[in-house]
Amino acid sequence: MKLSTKSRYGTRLMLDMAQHYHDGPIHLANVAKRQGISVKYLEQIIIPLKKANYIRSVRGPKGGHTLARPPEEITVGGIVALLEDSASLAACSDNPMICERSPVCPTRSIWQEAAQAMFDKLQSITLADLLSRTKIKASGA
Amino acid sequence: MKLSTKSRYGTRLMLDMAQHYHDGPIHLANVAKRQGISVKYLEQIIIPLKKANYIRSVRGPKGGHTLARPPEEITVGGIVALLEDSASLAACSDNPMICERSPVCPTRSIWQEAAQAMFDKLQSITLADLLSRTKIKASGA
DNA sequence: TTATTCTATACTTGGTTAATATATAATGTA
DNA sequence: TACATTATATATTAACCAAGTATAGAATAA
Repeated sequence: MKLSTKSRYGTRLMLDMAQHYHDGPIHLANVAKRQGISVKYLEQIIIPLKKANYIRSVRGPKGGHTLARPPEEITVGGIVALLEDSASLAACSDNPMICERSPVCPTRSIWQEAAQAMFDKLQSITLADLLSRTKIKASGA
Repeated sequence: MKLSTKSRYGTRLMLDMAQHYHDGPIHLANVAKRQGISVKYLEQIIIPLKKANYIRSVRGPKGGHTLARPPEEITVGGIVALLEDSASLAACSDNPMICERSPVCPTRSIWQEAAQAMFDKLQSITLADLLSRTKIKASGA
């Protein structure tokens, strides 16, 4: 029932970029150093985020990555939905065909409802929310 | 983010037993046949359910397993909590020590909140609820 | 005492996650 | 235009874990 490291690292990547939102293009190397994640792995994780237009990238010297939208408009649920291979708790949620019991199985729907409850929660949290939580923690409150 | 087969099969096992709640001790071999799950695997799955006093077992000829409580008093959340190795979405939820960032990491708490939302949902569903859903489906409604 | 059923533990295997490595393409600047 | 710098793409590897099987054993009713 664990989230993949891609979802978790991806969320930290996005949060890190939100923290440097006004600093111009950001090097993944710096994010990697701050977050303790390998550059190579971050490069892999950032691809879906770019495709979904959460991040814009510039190549060459002085290049780097920037959030394509303000932190208020990006939710953790959105990030996880992009990076988690599947947003479901059971394979039959994605494809009923894999189990002949799907049409009559009462457990199938509860896994869907539970996954929905989880995502509703994640959708309700934006990067801006996370930023403010960070500040609260940092202030020692 | 998938639930383990133990949680899912275990829920179907318990539902099957609820469906035969008044039939006396039930053979796992019959559950296995009805549910399409191997007896050996069910035997493994049933152990934690017995330890948690959800099921009572009788050995020897004419033996079998019985629900130790009525279906109204058993929730899917309870079953999953027993059978899922961990009820969390990230390892740091179970043990903050594994990551030095835990004390200040704002993502840590959101994984906990999301897992909680999921479990709240599962806790709200009893085996009796599932039984009635089954009947509705069977009636073609 | 024997067939039947549950119990306990060890082992195997296959698939997935996580991560690294290698090669390539784009671009600003000297 | 050459070059350093940065991003992009794909392939490969290693470790881990879920899932299931196999083997041996203990309890009990008839």
